[in-house]
Amino acid sequence: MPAPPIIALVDCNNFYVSCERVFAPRLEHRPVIVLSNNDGCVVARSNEAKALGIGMAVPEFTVRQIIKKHDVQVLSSNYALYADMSQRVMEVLEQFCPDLERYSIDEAFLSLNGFRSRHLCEYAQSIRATVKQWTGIPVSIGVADTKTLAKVAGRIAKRGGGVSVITRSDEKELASLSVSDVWGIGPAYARSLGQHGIMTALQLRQADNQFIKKQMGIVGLRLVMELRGIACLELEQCPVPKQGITCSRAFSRMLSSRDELEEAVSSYVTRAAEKLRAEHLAVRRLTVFVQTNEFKNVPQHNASTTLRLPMATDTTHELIRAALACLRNIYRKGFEYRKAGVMLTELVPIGQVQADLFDGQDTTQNRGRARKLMTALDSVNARFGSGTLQYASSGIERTWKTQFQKRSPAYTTDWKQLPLVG
DNA sequence: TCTGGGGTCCTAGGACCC
DNA sequence: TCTGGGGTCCTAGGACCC
Repeated sequence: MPAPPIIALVDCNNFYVSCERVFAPRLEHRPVIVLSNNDGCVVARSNEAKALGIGMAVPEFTVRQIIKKHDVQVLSSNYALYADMSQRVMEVLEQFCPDLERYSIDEAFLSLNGFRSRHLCEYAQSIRATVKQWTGIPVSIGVADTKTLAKVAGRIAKRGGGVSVITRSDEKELASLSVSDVWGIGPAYARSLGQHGIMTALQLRQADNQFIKKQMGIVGLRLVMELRGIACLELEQCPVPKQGITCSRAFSRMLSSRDELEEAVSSYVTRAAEKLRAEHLAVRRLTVFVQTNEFKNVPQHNASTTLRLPMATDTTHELIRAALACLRNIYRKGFEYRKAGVMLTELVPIGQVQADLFDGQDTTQNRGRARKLMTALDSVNARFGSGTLQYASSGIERTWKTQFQKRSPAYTTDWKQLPLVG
């Protein structure tokens, strides 16, 4: 019988906070949090901040007392820095194990097939030490037979030691883990399982298949099988093609005029189209949505509309034209809008775009010109900073733009902001 | 009077993830 | 005063067809 596959989950500890600490050692041993766009919600917490009871994803203003009382260090998020640090961590991991799935910005699954079990713990420890030494980022590593069990092991590793290896016969660890801490169990499932007396990961593993299928569908059944050590989720080494691209933001203040919403939507489409071209894709379907403030007792108008384009495109001005048409459809005067967004779906590789049968010679020439313009636009913005060249419809003043009051410098991605020594 | 059933495609909504 | 953003997958139900 072949040995079961062995999966390691490498998870960066408190990733955004750890990135900030690499460049600002004064943040060590102190409570630190990182905030989302517009400094709205807490998206990362140091262990010290967690110990103070600051929850994940809570609005900043709800923990302001704690911040003040304990001198919590507060930072705006700096995604350019985190993406760059993530890349560095992944490159170190690839040196240890080329069979790797980049699962998220701060996590990777590694296939450790072929390692004998008694060496797994040492090997994981050496990965951990090397990542810390070469990048400054602390990681935890969980090792097990399946992805879901490796996630469980990762949870255990974070309790201390940094590495945890569990086997399918281990019951103690599963019994010590709340069902809501299992990968794939969110608040809704945790509640319904709890009502049936299933409180721990071990109880979930022992639950009846039919019951699970009924409560949580096929996804839930797969999850339980994985907890039993039966692999249902493969390591995805080749990045799967993107299904959609979204760009949406809450404004820094409420907007009611159509002109301002048009600026915002234009600039979101511009960003989405840049992502599209970076992936060498074109889009057939575009959705625009607007939202009022759901947290306030004010008149609400949440609406979205979708347009199917006559032909797949990656050209910014074509997409802006389509998006503004959508916006005119859903905009209603007299509401205070808090957020808007653009979603691109039905993506196709740009090389496979079917030429429209009814396209004449003129249109073909226009497409060639548009392609050259987009290439020039992207290279100028890459060279001189994003937003150097932009469409007038995106506005000039843009007082609604997302705010980052406490952002750290782009230490690693901008020469002008390199940290100085001495 | 009698009021099918199965397949496919699409969409909206729910649940989850980081 | 102040509440993120970007994804995935599955399912139920309606429309439509034969």
